Amino acid sequence: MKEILRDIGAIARALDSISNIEFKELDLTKGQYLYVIRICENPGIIQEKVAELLKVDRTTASRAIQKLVIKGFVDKRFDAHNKKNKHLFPTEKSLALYPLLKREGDYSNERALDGFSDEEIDCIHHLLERVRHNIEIDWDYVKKGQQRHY
Amino acid sequence: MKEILRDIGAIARALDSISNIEFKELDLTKGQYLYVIRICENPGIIQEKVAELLKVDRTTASRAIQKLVIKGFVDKRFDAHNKKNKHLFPTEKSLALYPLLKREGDYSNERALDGFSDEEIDCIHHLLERVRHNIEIDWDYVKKGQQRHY
DNA sequence: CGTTTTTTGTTGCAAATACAACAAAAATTT
DNA sequence: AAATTTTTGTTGTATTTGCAACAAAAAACG
Repeated sequence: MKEILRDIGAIARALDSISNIEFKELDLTKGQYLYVIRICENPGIIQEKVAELLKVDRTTASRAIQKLVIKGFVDKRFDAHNKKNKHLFPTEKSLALYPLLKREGDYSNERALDGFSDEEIDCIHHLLERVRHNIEIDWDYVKKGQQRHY
Repeated sequence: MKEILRDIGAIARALDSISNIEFKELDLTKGQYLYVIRICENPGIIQEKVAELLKVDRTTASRAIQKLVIKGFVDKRFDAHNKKNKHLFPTEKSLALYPLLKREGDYSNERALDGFSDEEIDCIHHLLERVRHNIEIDWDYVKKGQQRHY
C-alpha cells in the first residue's frame, strides 16, 4: 500500500518548525502564528471554530488565545445577544503583522511546490482537500470519544 | 496562488491527535508512537537520524527516547568502534506492539485515501515525496541558523 | 414549558516540545 | 600531526499541548 501519512507528518512538522523559528522575533511563540492568521482572516470567529479549522484541542485554543489577548494580538468581545460565544478580533498590532505572516506562508508554499507545473499544483491541491475532508470525519468521530475499528 | 500548506498542517494535526488518543491505552504518551515505529523499522538507527526522519528537534528526540528506554520500549546500545553514536533497538515489548501500530497507521492511510483511484493514490504519493524533498532543504537551512528571504 | 442534549469555554494536571548552551567524539582540513 | 569544523548527544529553562473534569449558556426535544 502507498503510504502518504508519514510524508504529510514530516512536511507539517518541518514547516511548523521553520515558521516558529522565523516568527520568534515577532514575539510569537510556538504555534501562535496559526491563531493570529486565522483570526485576521476571520474577524469575529469564535474559539471553537478556530480549534476546528486548525484541528487542535479546544483547550489548547483556549489557552493560546488567552496568551494572545494578554500580549495584545487579539481582542475578545462578548456578544450582546449570546452570553456564551466570545468573538475574536485582530488588534492593530496583528493587522500590522499580518502581511508579513502571509508573505512567509506564501513563500513556504512556493518553496514546497518548487518545480511543480500548474497542473501538478492543481492536482495536489484538490487531492489534499479530499484527504482533509476524509480525515475530518475520523477526527470528529474519535474526538467525540468513539472507537475506530482497525 | 493555490495554498496547500494549511491542509497539510490540519491533516497532520488531526491524524496525530487520533493516533495519540488511540495509543494512550498502550502506555504511549503524545508522539511516542512515532519513535517506536521508526525504531522497530530501523533497528540500530541513531537518534540524530530519527530526528531527521521525523523532522523534530534533536533535543526532543533525545528526551522522547530517554522516556522510551525507561518504559522498556527501546534499548540503547553503545558502539564498540564509536563512542559517540548510540544505536537504538526495539525491545520485545515494542516488537509485540508494532503490528498494532502498523495496522492503525495503515487504517488511517486507507481512511485518508477513501474514494481515491489507484492513479490518484499514485499521483498524490509522488507529489508529496517531492514536496517533502523541497521542504527538507529549507528545514535544514533554517535549522542551521540561516535566514530565508521572503 | 420543562427536561435533556449539545455547544462553548475554562482550569487542574501531566507531559511533550524546542531554543540555548554546553560537551565530547569524530571527521575534515591545513 | 595539529587545528578546525561537523556530528551527535545531553541538560536548563520556558513554553505549548491536551485529556479530565467541570460549568453554564443555548438549542433540541418531549
